[in-house]
Amino acid sequence: MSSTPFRLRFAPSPTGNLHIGGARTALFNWLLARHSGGQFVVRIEDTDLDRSKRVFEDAILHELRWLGLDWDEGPDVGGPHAPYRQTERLERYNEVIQRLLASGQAYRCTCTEERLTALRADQEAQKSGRRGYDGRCRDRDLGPDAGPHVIRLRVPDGDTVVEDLVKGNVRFSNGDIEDFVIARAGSADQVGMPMYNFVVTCDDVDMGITHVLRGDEHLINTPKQLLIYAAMGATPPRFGHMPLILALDGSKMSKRNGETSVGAYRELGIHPEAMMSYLARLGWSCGDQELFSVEELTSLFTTQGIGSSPSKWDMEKLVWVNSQWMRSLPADTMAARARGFFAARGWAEHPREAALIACLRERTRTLVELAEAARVFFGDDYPKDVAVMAATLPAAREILTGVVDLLSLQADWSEAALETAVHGWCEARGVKLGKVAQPVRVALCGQKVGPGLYQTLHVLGREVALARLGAAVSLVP
RNA sequence: GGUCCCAUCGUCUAGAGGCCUAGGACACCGCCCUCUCACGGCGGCGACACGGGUUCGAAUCCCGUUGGGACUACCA
Repeated sequence: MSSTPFRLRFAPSPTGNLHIGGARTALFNWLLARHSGGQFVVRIEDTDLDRSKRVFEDAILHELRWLGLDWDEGPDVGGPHAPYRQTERLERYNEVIQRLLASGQAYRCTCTEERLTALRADQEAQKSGRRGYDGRCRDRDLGPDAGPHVIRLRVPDGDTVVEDLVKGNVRFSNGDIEDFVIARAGSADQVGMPMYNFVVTCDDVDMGITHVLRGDEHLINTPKQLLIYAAMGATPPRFGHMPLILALDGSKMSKRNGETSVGAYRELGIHPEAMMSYLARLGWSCGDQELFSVEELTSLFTTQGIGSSPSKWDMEKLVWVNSQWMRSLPADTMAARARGFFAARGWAEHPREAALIACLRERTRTLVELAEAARVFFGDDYPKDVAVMAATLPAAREILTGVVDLLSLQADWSEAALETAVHGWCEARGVKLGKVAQPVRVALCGQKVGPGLYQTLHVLGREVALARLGAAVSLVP
């Protein structure tokens, strides 16, 4: 445990579902907060009025909870720094902007979009490399009645150094940073909606955020934010920029090369514990350990373990990680989750559902695989062309009729009793179990793979098993 | 174009100058276990992008090249 509790946040913009990259960002921030015994805050960055939707906010929060994260402060739980939606914090932003305007650290700019576009085209044509606002309004000292205007930050000369927790010191020359816009043009004399770089630092100051872990794509934003901290006279938090997650082929993750939303993986039957463990290992490591419980993660997670090169999303590995949880989760947890996937397929509670899940969970890797493997145990939905399959197995008819005779006299349908009975029968005839199990399995389920023979018989139940066996016998030539 | 980041097996990664004839995991291929499947066990394949330095010694430090990537909005 670190000595001082940190305050971290996850600040999604509600413009879509929670995707993999966002989930990892949230996870790392949450882990560092919990590791330090500090707080984790969720804040909604909805200053893009056109794209922000409340349904996305709800969905994102839902997925975060599913993943196993919780927060001490947030839009739905409140907290000492409420509100936690940026559109509800406009007054505060305006206050700060007025202060920056008054001190001359920010200024009004009436340059039109047309002029800016022309400026950009011109810079492009000159191939000079230098791009950005030319500072035309910088010293015009425009007042509030200047007409439609944006607010720009007056970027001073000098260098800005980001002391990054994962990249080390990264130096930027302020000369490369234009006087960027911190607030859009508003109507009349009103200041418009403030912009990302500004609100984010304003909120981080107000909310006492001490550490910020975010994607590499923000490293370039950091000097701008540092400049805003300086203008506000505030102490910046520690930043850490983590490498991006790419698709397996090295391109940016998109629907083209796999699912990008957390929800999609939930629907694929991935356990939240597995998702968390896998996500943690993407860009972070702790020696050779591959699998981590939440407890292990919160106690082991430090920024030192964060790597510096981008990683690729590997579904195969995720599925393997998931298979480990398929085998280790508590029975009641597994039962509840499996039930959800069964219900989705319209299957009512199975009379021996616990036993069914127990024997399938260790031979499948996802809940979807488990559900599909369970299909033959629900109702009468199994391949009926047993004759064809059984016929491919030597001495099928003789064995099947023998087993039907044996089992129709069998009253105790427990696994152990079935084992004793079948085992004894095999021994008495000097037949190997292998010769018996396959034809019977095929007769029972219409397929050559599945749980052990006794498990299969037991889970199916005496009535169903005998019926299927009987039906199979009549089909075998 | 400019600014910035990155570079170890196909993939995730260990490695913070000698412990490295580079370790683990996924995937793949054998063998073993076994009533099938799966699990498990054992083994195999497989990488320090390239070129210069620094050093007695470099995967590790420095420079360059190449190759990826991010950003370059009145998006976040």
